[in-house]
Amino acid sequence: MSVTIPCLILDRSVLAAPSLPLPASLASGTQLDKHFIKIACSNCNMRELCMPIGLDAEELKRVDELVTKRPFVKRGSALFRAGDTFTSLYAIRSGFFKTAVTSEDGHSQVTGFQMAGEILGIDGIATDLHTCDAIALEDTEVCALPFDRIEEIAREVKALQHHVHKMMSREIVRENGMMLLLGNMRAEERLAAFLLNLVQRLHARGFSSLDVILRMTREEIGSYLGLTLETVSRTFSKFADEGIITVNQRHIHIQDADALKAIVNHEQCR
Amino acid sequence: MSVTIPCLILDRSVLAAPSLPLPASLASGTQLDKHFIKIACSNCNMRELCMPIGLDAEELKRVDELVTKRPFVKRGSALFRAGDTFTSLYAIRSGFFKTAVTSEDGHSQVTGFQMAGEILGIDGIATDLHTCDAIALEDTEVCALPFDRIEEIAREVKALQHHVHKMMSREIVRENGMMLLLGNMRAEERLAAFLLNLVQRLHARGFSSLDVILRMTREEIGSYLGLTLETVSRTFSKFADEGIITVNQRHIHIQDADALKAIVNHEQCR
DNA sequence: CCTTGACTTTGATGTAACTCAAACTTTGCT
DNA sequence: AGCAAAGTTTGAGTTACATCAAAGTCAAGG
Repeated sequence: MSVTIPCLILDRSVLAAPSLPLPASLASGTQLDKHFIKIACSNCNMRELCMPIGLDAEELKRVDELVTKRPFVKRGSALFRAGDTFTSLYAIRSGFFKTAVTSEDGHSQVTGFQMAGEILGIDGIATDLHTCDAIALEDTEVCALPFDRIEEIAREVKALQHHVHKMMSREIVRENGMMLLLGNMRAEERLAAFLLNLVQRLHARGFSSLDVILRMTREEIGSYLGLTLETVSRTFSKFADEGIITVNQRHIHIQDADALKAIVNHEQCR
Repeated sequence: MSVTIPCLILDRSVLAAPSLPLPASLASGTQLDKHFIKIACSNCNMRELCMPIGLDAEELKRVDELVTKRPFVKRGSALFRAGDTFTSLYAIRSGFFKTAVTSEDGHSQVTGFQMAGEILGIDGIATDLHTCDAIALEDTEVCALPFDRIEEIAREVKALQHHVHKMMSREIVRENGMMLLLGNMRAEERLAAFLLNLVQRLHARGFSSLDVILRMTREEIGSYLGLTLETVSRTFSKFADEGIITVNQRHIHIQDADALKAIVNHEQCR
């Protein structure tokens, strides 16, 4: 057995950012301050999550030019949809998204959940068309980063170039982990891995590592994990019965994180 | 229902290359000519698969400098393993690979099969460590492309830069499709999609679109598709009984491609 | 040629998770 | 506030696929 892949558990996207102070708007889940401060990447709280670190003043200035728009995307509406022409990557400033692909017959599968500081839209680079839908699960604000400008600046700012490459590679590694999950794990393992991944990412953003407010339905979780909504619900109930978590609708409190980890690692699968 | 994702069926990696003449070594599956011709990307038969098109003479010269080594990897041995430090991407010149991730308990899952003209190693960019094993399924020859050199040249050659981005995005889209497959499809659909994807890629390389010699075992197919080897075998037998394919060990002949497509598209899944 | 080991096929049986269904809870809207 | 719609939980029955097991095939090496 070579080096272990802690599949979902260790999301590499947050390695650099143990615990960031958050803007009030994010912490509360609402965004109110309408007086438009000139917000640049250089003084953005999410900077360390979506931008390369260690830029000098000149480089920082260049990167600041990147963000052209900051669209608000309301809960339930799409940032982009499969088939839309690709122009930009999007950095999430606040809020929560899902991405989903749709097959011929209209069946769709959630391919990921994204939170503040994460990047959306990479799928579109391949063909200049997006191949998945990105739907806001709550009211959100994103930064649009025109991809031709990214490439332009990446040619000059080495750190940005490498950052873009890392970002994309990270997504590939994440999906590798998902394939492992979908191909090998049983329902309990999937859900445990899902919860641990979620709190780990939230924790890296300054939230509790024991409490999650799920922004998605049981059906969306099921779609993501390759399970039905009933199985998701039942498995939550089972974990609750066993005292591993407490479930209050969308609010999950983790009582025994080690038990969850044990479930994931045990993997008495096929 | 938005734009359809023909998940595995339409592998975007070959859109540009309808039918390439192949070096004899590839077509026969053996490589004998030991007299080392100076082989540059600029006169490589696989060029159109792994390199950007439309470079001018100067740019082509720069790209030619990229390839430093051409390791041969024997059947069964690893090009790299999870945990190895990442230095290079690898373009497959000839032969067939699998990539596999391994979880804590030693269980592993095949995440992809790669053939000539495809790129290996992107997973390593994220953390400078490879996260999967790349194992040759037959004797192979690859081109090592040191990644720092790629980045260097990409900063000067716009077409290469964009090509790298597309390549990585394509891999993300492919894995999205795999998630759909693993999360939603039944055994028959998975195997049909797998076969169609395989012949489609082989066809783009000048091989028959009706015959495949599988380079992998039933167990490896099963691991890739999230099935047991028995289910793979049984499903092959079922297809054979129905007259859709004929199976002779590793040699599969497709008799009714439309039936396979119908199976994939029908998706009367959950 | 025969042996060995790796791979494949096929059958019998078990089970995790799906499907269907009904009741219940929460949220959003007029 | 009251109603409709959306989401959740739980139960009962079904099923696709896994598991276990045994026999068969093929390739390599003595």
